[in-house]
Amino acid sequence: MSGIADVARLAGVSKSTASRALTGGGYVSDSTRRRVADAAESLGYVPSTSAVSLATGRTRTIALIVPKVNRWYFGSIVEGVERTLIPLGYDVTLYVAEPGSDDRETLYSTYLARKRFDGIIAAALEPDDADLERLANIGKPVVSIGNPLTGVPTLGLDNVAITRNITEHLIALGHTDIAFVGSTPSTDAPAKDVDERSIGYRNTMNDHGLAVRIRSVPATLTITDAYAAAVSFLADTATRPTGVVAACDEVAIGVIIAARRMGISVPTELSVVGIDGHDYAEMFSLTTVEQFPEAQGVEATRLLLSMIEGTSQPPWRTPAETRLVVRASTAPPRPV
Amino acid sequence: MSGIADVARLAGVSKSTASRALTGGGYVSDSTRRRVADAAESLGYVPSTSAVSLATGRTRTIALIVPKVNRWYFGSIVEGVERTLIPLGYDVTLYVAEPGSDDRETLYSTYLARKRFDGIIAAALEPDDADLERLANIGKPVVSIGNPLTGVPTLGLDNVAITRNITEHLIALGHTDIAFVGSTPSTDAPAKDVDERSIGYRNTMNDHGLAVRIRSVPATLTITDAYAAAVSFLADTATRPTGVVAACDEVAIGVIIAARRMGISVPTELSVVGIDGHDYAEMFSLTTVEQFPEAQGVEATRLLLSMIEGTSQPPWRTPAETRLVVRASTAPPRPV
DNA sequence: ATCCTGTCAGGAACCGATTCCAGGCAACCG
DNA sequence: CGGTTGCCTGGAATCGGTTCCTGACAGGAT
Repeated sequence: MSGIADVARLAGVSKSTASRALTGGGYVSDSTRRRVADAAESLGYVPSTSAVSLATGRTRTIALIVPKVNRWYFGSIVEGVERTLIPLGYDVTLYVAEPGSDDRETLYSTYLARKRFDGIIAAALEPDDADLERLANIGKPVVSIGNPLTGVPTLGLDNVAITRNITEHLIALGHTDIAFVGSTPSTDAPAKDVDERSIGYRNTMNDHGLAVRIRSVPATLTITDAYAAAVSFLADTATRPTGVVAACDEVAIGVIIAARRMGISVPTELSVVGIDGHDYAEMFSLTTVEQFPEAQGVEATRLLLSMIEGTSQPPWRTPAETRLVVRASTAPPRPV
Repeated sequence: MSGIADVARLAGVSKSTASRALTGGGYVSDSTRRRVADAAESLGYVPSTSAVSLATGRTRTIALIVPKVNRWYFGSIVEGVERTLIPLGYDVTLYVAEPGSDDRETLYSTYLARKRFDGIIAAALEPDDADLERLANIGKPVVSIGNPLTGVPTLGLDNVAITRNITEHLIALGHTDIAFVGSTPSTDAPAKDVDERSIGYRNTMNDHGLAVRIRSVPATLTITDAYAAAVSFLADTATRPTGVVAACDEVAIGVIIAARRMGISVPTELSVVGIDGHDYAEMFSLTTVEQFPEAQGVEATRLLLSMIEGTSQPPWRTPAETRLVVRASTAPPRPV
C-alpha cells in the first residue's frame, strides 16, 4: 500500500521528482531516475488509478457496449477488443444491454453519464435521436461496429452489396424461387444490418423480375430461433423455396439442421447461403460470405485509440473485409 | 462539467453539506436536502468516480475473469453477472485470458495489482500456487465459478457425481462399451472440471468392471474440435463405442453432427449424453445434465457483493443446481 | 565579469469528492 | 437557570497522484 510519497522518501527526492521520474515527463537526471525506479521496484509501488485519473482526467479504460455476449459475432468482437487492449494496460468495462431493455436506459442515464472511460466502442447500438444526442454530449470519442451512426466513425460491412452478391450467386446457379430468412425492415431507412441485407436481397430479386419471399425469424437471429422457424416454413412442399439467403450464418445453420432433420437434402433439394464465416460454417459445409468480427474488434480499438491520442480522425466509414467462400451448401436446383 | 462545489453554491450550502445531502450520511434537514437535490438535478450533476474512489477507497467496479467469451458456458456467466450488476450501478471490467497465455501474466502483474475493483469473480481460473498467493495478497474478496480454489468461496458442480450419474444411466440402458470424450487428467489432483468428470466416469466403469476408453479432444472443448475428433474415432467400426459420455454438451453435439454426417444413427447405433443444458441441446434431442451458468453468474455476484458489504462470509463451497434431462440421444444398444 | 540558457529539483496548488471535527442553536432535564 | 443532548452546518484535512512555478546551478556566449 505504499504511495508515491514513500517512493520519494526512499529515493531521497521530492514527490514531484518521483512522479516525473516514473511518468517520464520533464527533466530528471538519469541517476535519480534510476534511484526512483529502484525504490518503486523494491516497495512494489503501484500507482492508484483513481488518483491518476483525478489528476490527469484520463482513465485508461474503454467502454465496450454490446447487445449480447453469447452470440458468435459479438463474442468475437469482445475477444478482439480484449486482445488488443490487455497488452496496453487498458481496462475494458463491458456493458451488455439489448435494444429496448431496461438496462438500455440505465446505459445512457448512468453508465455513459459517469464517463468512466476515455472512449466507447459500440457494437450494433441502435440509438434513437435522443440517445444519439446524449452520446454526442458526453464528449468522448466513439467508434461504432456494425451499423452506422451519424457523426460517429463506423466500421462495418456493405450489407446491400453482400446480399446482392450472394443472391446473384443463387440466381446464377439457376434458382428462381429464393427466400430471405431474417426479417422485413420496419422502415425504409435501414437501422440494422439485417435491414440492409434484406434490402440487398429484395433489390436483386426485383432486378431479375423474381418474386420476393421473406421468412421471418426473431430478431435475436440464433440457431435455435432459425431452426424452429425453418421446421415450420419448410414443411409445406408447395411453398418451399429451392434457395435460401440467410440473414447470417446462425440462421443458415438453423435452416440446415432443420432440413436434415426433415429429410430435405442440402444442397440437392435446398441451397442455403449465409453471411458471417461462423466457426461452425465449415462443419456444415456452408457457403457463406466471411467477415472477421474479431479483426473488426481489433481494428475498431485501433481507430478509437488514435482518436483518444488525438493523432488522427478516422474516416467516417471504414469498410470491413469480407470474402465469399463457396462450399457444398449451394448447388443448381434439381430439375423439375 | 459541474462539480459538487457548483451544486453547493447554487443550493447556498457548503460542500460538506451538499455531499451529506446527496450521499445520505449524517444530519441534513429535509429542506436543505431537497434544495441540494434540486440544484444537482438542474445542473445535471454527476459525481466524478475517480474522486469518489479516491476519497472512499471503493470503486463500485467488479472484475470478471474468464478464459474465453465465445463459448456458451462463459458467455452465459458474463451475461448473468452483467444482468445483476447493471441495475446496481456497478461497472464490470472484463478480463479475457486463457490459462498459459501471455495475457495471463499481465493479469496478475498489472491488472490485479492495480486493484481497480472491489472484488473479483473468476471463472475457470487455473492459478498455480504462486498465482494463488498473489490473488490472496491483493486483499479483495474473490468468488470462483467452476473449479475450487483453496481459500476462495467457490460455486460449482459436483462433477464426479454428475458423470457417475450419466455413466450409470448408459449402463442401466445396457451399454457396456462406453467412451468418455474429453481428456485424461494430467495429474491425480483434478484441477479442472473436465478432470473431475473424467474421474467420475472412470470410477463408475471400474466399479462395474467395464473397460475405460478415453477419446481426447483439445482442451478448448468446442463443437468443431469435437466434430473433427469424432470424425476420426467413429470411423473404425471395430473400436466404435455404443455409448458416449461427453465432457460437455458442445463435445456431445460435435459427436452427434459427425455421426449424422457419417450415417451413424443416434441413438440406435450410438447413444450420446452431455453435460450443460446448452442452448442447442433440445435442437439435437440431447440427453444431458443441465446446469445454469447464467444463474451461476447471478449467484456468484450475490455472494461477492455480500462479501464486499461485509455482511456475510459465504460457505467455502456452494453447489450449483443441476438436472438430468433425458431426451432422444440415448437408448439401449442395438442387440448384436 | 555579466547575461543567458538549459538542466535539474522542490514547494505548493490542484483534481473532486468524503469525512472528521468543532461550533451554533434549540429543547429538554434536573 | 446552568448543563446536557440532539440536530444541523461549515471549515479544513485527506485520499494519491500530476503539474505549474520558482529557483539553484553549471556552462557557454558576449
